[in-house]
Amino acid sequence: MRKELEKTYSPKDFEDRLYKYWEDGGFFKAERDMKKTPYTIVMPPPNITGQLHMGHALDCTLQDILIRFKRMQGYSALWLPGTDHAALATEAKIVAAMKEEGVTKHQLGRDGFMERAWAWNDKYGSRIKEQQRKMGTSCDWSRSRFTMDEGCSKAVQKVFMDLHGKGLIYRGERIINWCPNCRTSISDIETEYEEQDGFFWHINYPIADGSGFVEIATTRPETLLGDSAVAVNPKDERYTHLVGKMLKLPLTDREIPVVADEYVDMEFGTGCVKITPAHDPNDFEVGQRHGLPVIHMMNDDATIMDGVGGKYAGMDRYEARNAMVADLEAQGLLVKVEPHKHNVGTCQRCGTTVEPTASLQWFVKMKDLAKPAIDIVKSGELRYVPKRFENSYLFWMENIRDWCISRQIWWGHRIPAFYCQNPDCKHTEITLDNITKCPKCGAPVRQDEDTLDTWFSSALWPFSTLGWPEKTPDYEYFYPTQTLVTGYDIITFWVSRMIFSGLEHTGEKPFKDVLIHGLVRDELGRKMSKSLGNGVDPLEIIDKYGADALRLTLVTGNAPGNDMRWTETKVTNSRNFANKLWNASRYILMNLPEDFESAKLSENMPVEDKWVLSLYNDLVKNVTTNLEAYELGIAVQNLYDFIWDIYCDWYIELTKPRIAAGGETALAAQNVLVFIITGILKLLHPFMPFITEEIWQSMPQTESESIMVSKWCEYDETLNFAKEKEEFSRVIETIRAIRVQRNEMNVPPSKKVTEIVETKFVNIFKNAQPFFEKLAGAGEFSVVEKTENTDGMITVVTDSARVFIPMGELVDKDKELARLEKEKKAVQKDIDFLSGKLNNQGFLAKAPAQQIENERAKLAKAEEKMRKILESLEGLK
RNA sequence: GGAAGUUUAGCUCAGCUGGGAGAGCAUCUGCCUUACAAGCAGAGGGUCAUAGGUUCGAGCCCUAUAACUUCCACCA
Repeated sequence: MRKELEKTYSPKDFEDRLYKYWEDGGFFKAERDMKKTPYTIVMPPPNITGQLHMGHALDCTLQDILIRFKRMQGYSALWLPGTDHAALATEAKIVAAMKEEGVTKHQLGRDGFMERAWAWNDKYGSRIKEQQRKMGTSCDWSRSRFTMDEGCSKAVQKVFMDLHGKGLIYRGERIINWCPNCRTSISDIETEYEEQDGFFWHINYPIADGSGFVEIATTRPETLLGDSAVAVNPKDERYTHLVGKMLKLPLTDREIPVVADEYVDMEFGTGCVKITPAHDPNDFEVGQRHGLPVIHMMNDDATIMDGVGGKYAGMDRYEARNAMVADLEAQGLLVKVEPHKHNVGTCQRCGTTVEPTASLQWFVKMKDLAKPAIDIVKSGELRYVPKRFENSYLFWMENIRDWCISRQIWWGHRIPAFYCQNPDCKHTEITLDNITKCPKCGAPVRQDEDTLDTWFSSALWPFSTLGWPEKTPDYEYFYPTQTLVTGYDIITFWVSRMIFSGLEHTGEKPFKDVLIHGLVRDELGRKMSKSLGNGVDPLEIIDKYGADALRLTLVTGNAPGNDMRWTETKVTNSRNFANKLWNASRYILMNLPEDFESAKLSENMPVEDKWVLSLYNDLVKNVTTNLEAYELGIAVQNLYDFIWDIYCDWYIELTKPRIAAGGETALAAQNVLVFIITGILKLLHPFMPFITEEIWQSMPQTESESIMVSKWCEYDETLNFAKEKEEFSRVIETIRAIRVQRNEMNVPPSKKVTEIVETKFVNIFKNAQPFFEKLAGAGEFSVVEKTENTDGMITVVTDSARVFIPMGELVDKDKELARLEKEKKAVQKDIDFLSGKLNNQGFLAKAPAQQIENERAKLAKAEEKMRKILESLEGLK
């Protein structure tokens, strides 16, 4: 006894149940099957601070579609999930939570803090996985990884050692972006620039010999305390005489030199630039070129230092700015203040204005690593979908700067560097052992307090998760992976770093294709964000409409790399589609004989069966090729159109008379109905896994218990009935034309009318009588080759037939004439257009033969239709 | 400053290598036709941003312009 489908589509009733069935049944688990080809996707690991948001939902949906598709195609499909420790983001959240309790990091100490952080991970690390389950994600949970688990940590350490051994990791004093609030360095790409209204302060620096002043312009007067020179352009004749002279640095008792450097833009400001190597990246470089001292003048919380700070020591940077400007003004050294818009770097995490600071940090030397990562994309061996994202990737890679990887936080992978405390030795040992004594002199050592940038570990994700650096069976079988799916917002952060890391450490590209998707925006096109409060919670949507409807919404009408706007009507539409499929299936099952085992196509099918099978066969081909080309939006559109328009609105309706008749003819139709719905369910399964599984399990089929492991449909040449496809479209076209007329004349669908079809395709139309009765409201119905008396009838013209409908008094001869004249005009336009084209010598000479053939066929049809219209006009007159 | 994207029906967006413009929603008309009113049958609605060009043929390719968006760089 088959399970009956419930009357209304109610996803809540089965989604959770089916997920549990899949998970318990081990359907997500990937096997290393040597007879199969592996297909691997590593999931971008969500942060352990995370809640599932629409971005995740989209990401998840796309990956799940691909993995389910490939699994059904017979690949050994592994989708490997996991979570990211998200160093700074997580630490900031934990610190904020601690603040509520009145506890600080430093009160807890490193070990105490780490204990809390791990507890946090236990608590929140699994939350997002539960949410992903609601989406229907078919990933292999048994292989789930965490960026700070033992294996990933081992990979991180190994990479650090290797890169250091090759001289690609170094420690040095460089300008980095310092967040005075998070009190850590952040990388260039973690710094966001925003335009702010500021000022340009023009300040006179007195020349030491008393011969005058040099006027400099600055947006940051407080850094004056760290100045070690003033620079001018060597070509700037206004200042040539000053180069080499000493200036009195205001507010201090120091003297600084005037240097000449190309960096200075003569056109900008006064042409004189104060040089503060410790607090500006360009100044730092100028300072290096001229051997200028790096004078630190700010603490790590952006207050002014003791010592160099003089009377300003202890003040916040902005407080100091005001005080210093006031003092300069009092001394008559402030020339003028101009309003000035400029870009200010802010911390991506907390929004605080960053302080560029010269600081001792660890860096990865990027140039050599970038080279192969550039080549592999340029050569096309690794490709982005869509291709345009290769541009920004390559631009970034080609202009890459060294990567600051040390962070002054605790939650992360600690840097394995040990510094000898003996001032005479000062040896730095890089080792994975927990040493306490200097291997050189035996003095005590101190481990670096810093941890690594969170992206350092995510860069290794495609291979560290598979067991690297060990040559594990999983690594051997599943690596390199095939497709990486992610948003364009983290191409530089993550994708690019995985590419050069994969090439460097495994000698292989980590993946073949990068499928880039856009952002899900709100109804007004704004980014969804916490601060705006415009985010839509995927879980609420699932609760209301089901995961399938959410998934369908996220792929419908979406092209790779493009953003989409979220509107709830799109979800209701998806839900309506699910309902349509549900009811169609229910209807088919409802009428099926109890002993129906599985669909078998017979030899002698009527034309409408061959017609629908041909279209279905085309669908199989289109969906498959579009999925393979990552055109998921088009693939799902193909399915939507076929299921709704062809299968439900036409084919099911066409078979109703046969089903009602019962017997052999009914059974034949039912075989086709089941055959196609079975295929549809498979094709749709990657997109809408739950509903398709639920229906599948009620279907009479013997293939597999779960649709997840059923075999993907293949294009079948024997189902391609070109002749029947063409013939039956004549019937459909004619039914449509009758409907239009009936509609225009306000004839209700229930009203039966007499229809006389005049056509040379007598047999086709005779066989179609039940369809005209059912779908075109035919009462009496006849098919003839030639009609004589057509008085009191309206005429419906197609290129296949003229249909006469006696309407008695309803027929207004003049109106009928006018209508036919109008149609004649329209058809004439077609004929003119087509024959114009076919008389064009250029077209005949250069267009492909197939194209010319198409146009000829169209013209023949139009001319046929014209003949019929003219005949009718003649008759009316 | 550099780069990319977008501009198609009232709204949201598709349109694959160039061959007479599509969907959903909204609007209008008529229908409770025994799977589905979360439905059925129809209709109206577009100089495909603008101007040139290539081509037998351009929404699609090239050039320029405009508006919006995004990424990268960070001249004090």
